[in-house]
Parts: sequence; C-alpha cells; structure tokens
Amino acid sequence: MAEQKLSLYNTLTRKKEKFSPLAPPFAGMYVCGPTVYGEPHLGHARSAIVFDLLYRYLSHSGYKVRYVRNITDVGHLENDADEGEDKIAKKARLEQVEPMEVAQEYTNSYHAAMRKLNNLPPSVEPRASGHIIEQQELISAILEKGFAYEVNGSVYFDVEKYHQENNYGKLSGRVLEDLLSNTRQLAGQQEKKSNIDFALWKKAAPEHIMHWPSAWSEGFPGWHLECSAMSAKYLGANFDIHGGGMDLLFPHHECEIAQNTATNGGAGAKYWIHHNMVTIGGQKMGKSLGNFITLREFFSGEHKMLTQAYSPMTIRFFMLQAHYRSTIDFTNEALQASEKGLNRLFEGIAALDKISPQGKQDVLSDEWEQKCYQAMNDDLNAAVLISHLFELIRLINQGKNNEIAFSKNDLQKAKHIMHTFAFELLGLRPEKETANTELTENLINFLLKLRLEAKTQKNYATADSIRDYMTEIGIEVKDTRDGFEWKLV
RNA sequence: GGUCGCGUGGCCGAGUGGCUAGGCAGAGGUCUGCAAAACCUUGUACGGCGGUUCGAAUCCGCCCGUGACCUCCA
Repeated sequence: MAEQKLSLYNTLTRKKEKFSPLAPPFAGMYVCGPTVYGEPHLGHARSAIVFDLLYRYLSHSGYKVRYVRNITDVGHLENDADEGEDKIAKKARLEQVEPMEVAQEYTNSYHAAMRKLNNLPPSVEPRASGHIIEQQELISAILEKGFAYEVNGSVYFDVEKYHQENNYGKLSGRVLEDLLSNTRQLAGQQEKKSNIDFALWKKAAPEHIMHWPSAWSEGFPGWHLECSAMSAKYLGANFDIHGGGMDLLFPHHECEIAQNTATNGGAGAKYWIHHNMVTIGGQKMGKSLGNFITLREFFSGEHKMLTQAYSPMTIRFFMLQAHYRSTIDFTNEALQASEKGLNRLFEGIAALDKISPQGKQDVLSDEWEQKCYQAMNDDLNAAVLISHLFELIRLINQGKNNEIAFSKNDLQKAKHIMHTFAFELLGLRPEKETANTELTENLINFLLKLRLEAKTQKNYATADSIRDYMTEIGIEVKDTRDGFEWKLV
C-alpha cells in the first residue's frame, strides 16, 4: 500500500539515502533512550516522537520492525573530576534512597509521559543494569582484539591505536589531531594513555554505591558501552537504524562505532539518524541553563515560563510541525498557535462524519494520498505532510458549508487520508471528551432541542439562558445552519 | 580556539535555481437574533554586500548575527 521509497538522512554519509534494510521484511532500530535520573522533559518528548514517527511509518510500510530503546540506569559518569562517580548513584545519595529506586521512579514518569504523548512502546526496552554481563563480554572482546588496555582495574579504549586502521571521527567529522590538541586536560586522567581514550570499565571508588564484580575490578561499565552491547544483543552486530539526538553524535555515537568496529569490523548500524534539539528562547534547553521545563509542567501549566497548560497532543503536534533535523524553538505563542491549529485539524476531521455525499463526480484526486506519502518519504517531512492535511481541511470545511459537493467516494477518500496520516502515522489522537453515558448525551440533546424551539419562536431570552447554563457547566454549544453542535470542553 | 550548522513576512515553521507551503495572529467581507464556528479576500518574506546565471531566497565568495558539539545531556 505505502510507496516503499523512504529516504532518510544518514549522518554517516551526510546525505539522504533510500532506506533499504539488511534483511527485509525485517527492520531493526535502536534508539538511545533516557537516563533516568530526572523528570522527563521536552527533549525526551522530541526524541520519542521523532522515532515513534519512524517506527509507525516503517510498520505502516509493511516492515516487521523491532524497535529497541534503552533505559540508562547506570553507566554515565558524572565527570572525570569526580573520580567516576556515577550519576544515578550521586542522585541517590542526595535523596537517601536506593539508586534503583530513583531509576525506577523516573522510568515510571518517563513511561507515563510517553504514553500521554501517544508514543507506541518500543519492542524491547533493555536496562543497562540488566546487561552488565554483556557489557563485560564486549570489553573482553575489545581487549582481545588489542584495542583496549587495563590500568589499575580500569579498562580504556585505545583510540589512537584504533585510528591507525580505522577512522575515529567518521561519524562526527572530527579530526583526531584536532581532538588531541583540543581536548581538555581533566583531573584524574593520569591512567589514560591519551586524553581522548574513553573508559570501558571503571574501578569503583570505595564510596561508590553501584558496582559489579568483574575480571578487572569491582566497578562499573563505561558510558558508551551499553548501547553497543544491547544493540548487538537484540538486533545483531549489524542492524539497520541507530537513532538519537544530535548532542549524542560526539562522543557517544562515535565511541559506539569505535567499539562496534573494534569487535566485529562494522559500524553496527547502516543508517545513523539524528534529530535536532529543542531550544527555549533560542538556546538549548538544559538544567544548567535554568530554562528547563518538564513534561509534567507542560501538562499542568505550572511553570513560571508557561502562561497556560498544554495538552500532550499539543506538544506532539508542535514537534511534528517542524522537521526533525531542525531545531525547534519553544515559546508560549508558538505553542498556542499549535493548540489552535490542532483543534482546527480535529474539528475538520470530525466534520467529515457530518457531511452527506451530494456530488455525482469525484472532486478529490488521487494525488492527495500520493502527496502525503511523498512528504513522509522525503526524510519524514511531517511539516509538509501537515500542510497537505490542512489544505484538505479547507476543502472539507467548504464541503461542510455546502460550497463543495463531495461524492461518497470523496468522503471515503478524505476519511482514509486523515485516518492514515493524522491518526495512524502522525499519532495524533483527539482528546476531546465525550459524554460519559448515553443518558447524559440524550439529556444534552433534549435540552438543545428545547433551545432550538425557543429560538424558532424568537424567545431568545430562554435560548440564551439555556446556552449560558450549558457553557457554564462545560458544554460548548454552536449553532449550525440547520441545528446545533455541542462538545464538552 | 577547533569542528559543524543556521539566519524566511507580526510569531512559529516548510521549501530550495523559474511554479501560492502550512499554522497562528492582523485587516476587510459572507453567514448569523446574538455568540461561536466555518468560508472568501488581503500581506508578495527569505541577514548584508558582491559574483555565477536568461533567471537566485535557493549556487559561490566575503562580512555580520546566532546556535550546537568539543564535559553528563534528547
């Protein structure tokens, strides 16, 4: 059904490439998931939404997709100056609870937020802490190949040795010589042969909470290891797509490629897909910058930078209106525009059910569907897809006003397009509540019929009084040409 | 400092050698008891200066502004 001509921008080759999986009809996709030491925020939302769009589209196109997205609950060093104190462990000590309790709490928050955003759950969601053995095996393999060395119970990746036969920097475009001269000298790096070497295993300091036994020391795995280990475990040494934010391009993904290449000669993934950042006032959102807004705060509106609450679907729609490789700047004004636009889209789609077919000839050409697929195929251009949907909404509204006569076939076509692209692929979901029982619904309709009678008799005082009361209790009433409409707000 | 990117109408944001992106806001109109919604009309934008071209916002150069990465980060 779908045209199988998806092109994706591959960071590895720096150009758009036709997507062609290694073993069709299967497609493997690995995405760097959250580090669960804090509340999920807009950035997490963007990553999840972008790759949800890709997941949905690949599935829609007939691929059997295995979507793996990890949970990082161990393994990220705070920084080298801290002598390798683990992020999760640090937070745990501050809050005086078990590290895994912290990880679990934020994992739960993350899942709840992702569900609200209507992101489909991944096929496999592995935790780094559950794959210590696999990570240790990977370290052994790299040591065996001679691309790592052990010092005092810690193991480091030998970047310069690796670079003699391979290209460290092929993904990020970095030049090794520049890196060597520009990398900062940090405390606690005396063990490493070179500044740019990175840890595969770190010996845990005595006060360190999270540690595991290993052949080298009681310690913990390095920060880039988990993704290599878990992608290989669930997708194979060579798989199709690796995704993540642009901020992970270097060093994280570069190091992953080095680890993968060192063990089996391949980069791992064929297509490396990176989405851009969310900015606030033109600056990247970050805790240290003080412009950090969690998803919970967006949904409740409780944040000093927010003038109102924004629904999960508004956030999703806002994200989808920009191409994934562009930065997207958050402002209240932009989000309000999205909220209204999304409402227009949903109302237009709902109007489709109220239009009765009148035309004998089709007015909607088949090009509509093709245009929509073209937008998706062009590196998942959801922004252009949405513009097409709005063009169609304009026509639908004209049909609603009897300015265009749609045929039965037209209406089916329009419904099909909206359901496929707006709901199935973009993952938009009307949030409008309906009356919870048939009884309520009947009562509302009865009241409105009374109002209509009053109106017909020009008893506007009564008509307005009924409408005012209904508005007050949360029922929005709109008059139409031959009756009324209502919805709960 | 090194590397890479971006600069589009009031706002957000697509596009990229010639053909109206789209949404929001604004103005005028149609409809309407009022309200709301919807529809129609309306703005001829691409940082500056040069160059290439029949033609550039789109390619090239320089300048200005701005951002990301180089440190955990979506």
